[in-house]
Amino acid sequence: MFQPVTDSNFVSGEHSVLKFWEVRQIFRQLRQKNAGRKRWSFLDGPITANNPMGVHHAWGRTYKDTYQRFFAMTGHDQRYQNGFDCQGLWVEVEVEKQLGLGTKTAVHEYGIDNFVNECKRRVLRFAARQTEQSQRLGYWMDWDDPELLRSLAEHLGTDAEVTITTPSGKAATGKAHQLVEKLGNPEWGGSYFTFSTENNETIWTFLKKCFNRGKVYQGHDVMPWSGRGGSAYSQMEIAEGRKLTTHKSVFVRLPIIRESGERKAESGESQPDVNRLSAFGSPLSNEYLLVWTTTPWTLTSNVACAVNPDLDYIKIQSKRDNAIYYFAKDNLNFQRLATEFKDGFGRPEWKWPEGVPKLKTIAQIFKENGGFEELGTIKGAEMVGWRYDGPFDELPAQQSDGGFPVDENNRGKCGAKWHQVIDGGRDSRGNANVVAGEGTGIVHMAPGCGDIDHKIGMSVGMPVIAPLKDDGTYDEGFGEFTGLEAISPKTAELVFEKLKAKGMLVSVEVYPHIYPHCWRTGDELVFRLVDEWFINMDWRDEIKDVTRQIRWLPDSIDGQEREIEWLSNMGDWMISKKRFWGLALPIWVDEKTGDYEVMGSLAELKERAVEGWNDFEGNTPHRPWIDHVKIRNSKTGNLMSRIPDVGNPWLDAGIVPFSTMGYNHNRDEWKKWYPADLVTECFPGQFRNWFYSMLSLSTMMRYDEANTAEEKKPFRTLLGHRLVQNEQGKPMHKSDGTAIWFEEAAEQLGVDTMRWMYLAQNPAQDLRFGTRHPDKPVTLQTPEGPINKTKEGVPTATVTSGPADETRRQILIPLWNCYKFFIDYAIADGFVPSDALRRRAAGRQPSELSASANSEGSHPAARLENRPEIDRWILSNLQSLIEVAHREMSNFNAPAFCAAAAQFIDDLSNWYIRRNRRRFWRSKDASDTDKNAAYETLYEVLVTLCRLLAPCIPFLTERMYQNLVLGEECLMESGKGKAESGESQSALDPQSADRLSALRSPLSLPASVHLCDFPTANSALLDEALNARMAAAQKVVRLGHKLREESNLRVRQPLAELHFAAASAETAAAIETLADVIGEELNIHSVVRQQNLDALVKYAYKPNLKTLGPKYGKLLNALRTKLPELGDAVLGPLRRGQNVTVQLDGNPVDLTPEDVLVSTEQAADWVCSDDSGIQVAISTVLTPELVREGMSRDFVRQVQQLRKDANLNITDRIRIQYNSADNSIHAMVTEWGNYIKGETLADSIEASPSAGPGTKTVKVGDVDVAIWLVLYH
RNA sequence: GGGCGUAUAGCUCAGAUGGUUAGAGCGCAGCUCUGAUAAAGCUGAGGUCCGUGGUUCGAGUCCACGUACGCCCA
Repeated sequence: MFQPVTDSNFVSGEHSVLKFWEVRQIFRQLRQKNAGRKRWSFLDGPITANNPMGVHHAWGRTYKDTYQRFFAMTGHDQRYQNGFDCQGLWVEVEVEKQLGLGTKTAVHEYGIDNFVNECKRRVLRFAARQTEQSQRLGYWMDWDDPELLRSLAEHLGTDAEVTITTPSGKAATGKAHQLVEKLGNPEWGGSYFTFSTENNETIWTFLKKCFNRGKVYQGHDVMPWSGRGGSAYSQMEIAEGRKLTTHKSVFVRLPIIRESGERKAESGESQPDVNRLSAFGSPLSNEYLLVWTTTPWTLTSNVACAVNPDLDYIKIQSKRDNAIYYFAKDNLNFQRLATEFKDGFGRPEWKWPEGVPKLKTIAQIFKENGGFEELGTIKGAEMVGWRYDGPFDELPAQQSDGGFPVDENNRGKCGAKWHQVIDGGRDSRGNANVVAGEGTGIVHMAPGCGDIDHKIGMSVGMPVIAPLKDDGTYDEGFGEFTGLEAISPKTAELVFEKLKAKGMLVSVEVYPHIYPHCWRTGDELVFRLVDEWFINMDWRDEIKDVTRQIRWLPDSIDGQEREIEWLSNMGDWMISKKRFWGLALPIWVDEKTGDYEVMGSLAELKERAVEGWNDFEGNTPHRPWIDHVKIRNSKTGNLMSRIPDVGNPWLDAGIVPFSTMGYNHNRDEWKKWYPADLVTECFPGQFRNWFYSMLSLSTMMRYDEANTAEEKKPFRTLLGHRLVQNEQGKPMHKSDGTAIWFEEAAEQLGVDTMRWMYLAQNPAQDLRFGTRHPDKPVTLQTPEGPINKTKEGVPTATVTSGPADETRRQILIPLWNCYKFFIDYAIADGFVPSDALRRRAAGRQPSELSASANSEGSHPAARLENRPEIDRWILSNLQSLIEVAHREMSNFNAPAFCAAAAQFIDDLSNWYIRRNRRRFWRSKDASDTDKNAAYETLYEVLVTLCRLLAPCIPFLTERMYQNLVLGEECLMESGKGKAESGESQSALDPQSADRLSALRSPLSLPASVHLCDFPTANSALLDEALNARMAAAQKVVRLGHKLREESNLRVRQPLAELHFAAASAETAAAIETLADVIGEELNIHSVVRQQNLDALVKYAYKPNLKTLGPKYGKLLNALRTKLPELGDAVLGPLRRGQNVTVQLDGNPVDLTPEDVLVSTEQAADWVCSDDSGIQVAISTVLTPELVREGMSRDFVRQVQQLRKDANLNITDRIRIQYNSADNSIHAMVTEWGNYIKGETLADSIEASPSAGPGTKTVKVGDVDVAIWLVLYH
């Protein structure tokens, strides 16, 4: 019945299984099997379809697949919908690289429509790629055909009519973009794509609800900006574009305004100069703030100066014009950029630029200008509030009421009037924003030109002056600067010229530093104030209530608390981005009045459209097509246009609990699946990304239709997991070649191995996965053939992984060997499981082992009561494992199940099978009930184990199941090497498959382990007492092994006696029933229960501090030293359960048996040990008889090794010859010859004077013997 | 600066409620077992439980202060 088993060949075995699943459509059958049953709703977080998968993606996907498989095997209907994240800057960045577009202008020239189509193409291609990788992981989802996705990508942007077959088997025809926008809809099936019209439109629904509640508004933010690129930049892009450059930096002096009389009271040193007035007529003193900047163009927009209140500021007087300057004391003689001058800027290529002189100290600058005198120091705090005259107060922008551009909130303020010294405050890490060192310790603040400036400005209510248009040039209102480019050197020169004319210029120098550049154009970035759209998040408490309804796993990371904390501290949500590819924000603005409206659906837009609808219709609601549509302002009659911004991609992902389940178009269906039972993702970061966006969107979507927070939650349970790192615990990076591509790991380590690693890992800790060796290229054998580079052209490299090796060594290989052991002997013995056993093991009929098996009449041994205790033990243990599996898996605690399963596999391999090997070896005899019991037990255990482990390691369990349950009828090669010889196709031929499945239909055995039901525990087989008995016996054996080790007695040397005693009679009795097992295991002839081991051991007593401490307090120290000295004579009664009273330092101390801890020490001729109430002693006396017996065991062992070395079959017969000078060998052979022959399948054993071929000299006992085998041919 | 967390063997980590000799896995050394096993079992070496002070008969554990590291926060 069974097919022979060879080596495990895990990786090629996985390939065969994939092929088998595909041809036999096992997943489709699974979905049919569960269709209409109770639902389990999993919601997949969309993976960014912008790159191929690495091993870090596979962790979460393993959870997703494993829990879906578990709930499938426990009979749940599921959606199986994967998601792809499609829109956003990341895709744009890659597409720009790909197309060689550097600037926003270039994108416009290329055509936004072409550009957007290219973004869609990229997404489709990587969705196809990730689909294939996920399938290799064994991830069962309702996948789209990858080739179909690629074909749609090809046809995008053409008018060709394309016909596709959807995952659900429907045919659909249309232009490519019209098909693409519908991907993932409920009728078609397949992965959802966040660029779908359904997804985008459902976000419109959300934004409309926000708008209805008055939460949508326009605000400002200062962003890194590229003038030529015409776009804002993300932090990640800035990191990529840092370069060493030089700027002309400038020291500027800003006159301090002293209202008359103010200063006199203090010192009178500096009288206001009545001839010098500020722009607003305030008298200027001869005192100055000394400020410094590397971006002179921002001086036009100066509003304030910031100091550090804790810092000391020096006051010096220049000898040339008697002007008094303030700046940080530490800066006077500070060696600016001294280390950089010597060592460069932190990278080898960033040396100090040639031709740039070393920087001067401030003291030096003043000395060169006629010298100076120190007048004293003051604290920065004293300077806060000082007013000063700005460098460009004559500009209209500086004098504009409400700032520039005007902000209604700042009416009554303008830059020129506002100038004052402020406290620079501290940043998020607690560091002061203003420090001594570089610069002057007085920082020029231009809230329209700098990120930090803007934040500080906002916090103190500064007016904002934003000088730059989106092309990076000065706006109107900046006098001669208007039209100039901010980063142009000419601008800096003009600034210097003007400052000089005003007497504000102190010094100009060339200053090298690392500065952000546009990685596309290479231009310097500027910081620019941009209009952005926000959602006012003042309804955060509603979201917090929803957050509290959710179970956050793992417990140890306090996810709920983290999320609540984020919700408490987050600011308003900026949802706009000035780009091309993404959600079209449905905000229409009346330019003339500033009125704006949000459209809640395309239908609403169509109804309101007065222009451009025809141009849009038939396209997806993306730029540029949607931008044609205009509506009319019902108040003014003006045309309203859509804002050009696209949306934040977290909106795309956050809406999926609604968009993917039919909220807008099939509310009844949506109600069936909402809320999801589980979401699981890598958690660092997601608390403020996906988790946040889902919670927020859900709360808002449900605000007008659900009463309780409970009804608003988008998911019931969240399972987070940490990061995948390399073996040293360092992050892996794509850029330095340390990131492991999925296929590299899959084809080198094996997918079952990886899955076990992920599942067994504590999700609260980083997984140290393995190490990629970029310098060691490797050819991978994939299901599609050998490759030496990825589809993206990256050479494939060797991956090593200690954890993977360990997993294989401890889990997969022992499991495989248990299976191979069974198959080898079953074939040799001709064991064939009965139909009833096969059905029962496969879960196709109730597991009534004791009764129904009897009625089958095949083997009386099948009756449980006829099986030996050890069989009942492994079956009982199996039931415990099944219970653990149900409990932990339904609790999303895979690590706990994996740990229990690993323990079970160890028990099976190293206890059950090892203990029972002989039962399988006995000569062939159909009536041997004990042997059949062994086969049937092991068979049932193995098949059940396959079903239990199928969700975790779906490949290996499938191979085992196919052979164990279907055997020669199975439709898959089973490691016989067919895969290697390329003959596996024939077995998978659908026709022969159907024929075979017809053949076995009477048994109706599931065609795949994944079509089986998950095992349920049979309480009739569960015997906790037996489990405890065996555990006690194992403990005795462990103690015995330890004693043998300690007294240097190898196990092969038989010993005469083992005595044991146990504190509890129950335990002692339990051990007694397993005495034969213990004796065999330890190779000890007689295992004897004793009431106590008093004759063999000495007892040592220690106080039990836990019970005595509360009673005797300070007396405890005396008790600790004195009590052990009292000895067994005094304390002996305690062992027999009696109380004892002793005198200690004149105090009576009452001792109960609980008050002392007793341990044993050994006596002569015996060695003793004890563990948790069990005492064991073994006799160390070796009689000549025992020695000879031991020698016979050695002899057998050596012959078996020779058989193995000669590659003999386990049934081959031999003759043994040996030669030894020692007579004890002959005596042993005379006594034990028959035993030796029986064990080694030898027909004879004889002494011979001359050695034959293959002679080996070995130790038998203490004696050297030459042994060789005579083989039959 | 605030909040949270962590600190235990060479490495990764466990160590409710305070209790005797602080554990596991990996790695290392030695031994043993083996005709399913690529294994496995046992033993051993290896510890300033981050530091200081306190509470207590007794502190890795509780308290205070400090140090280092991590995460989060306009």
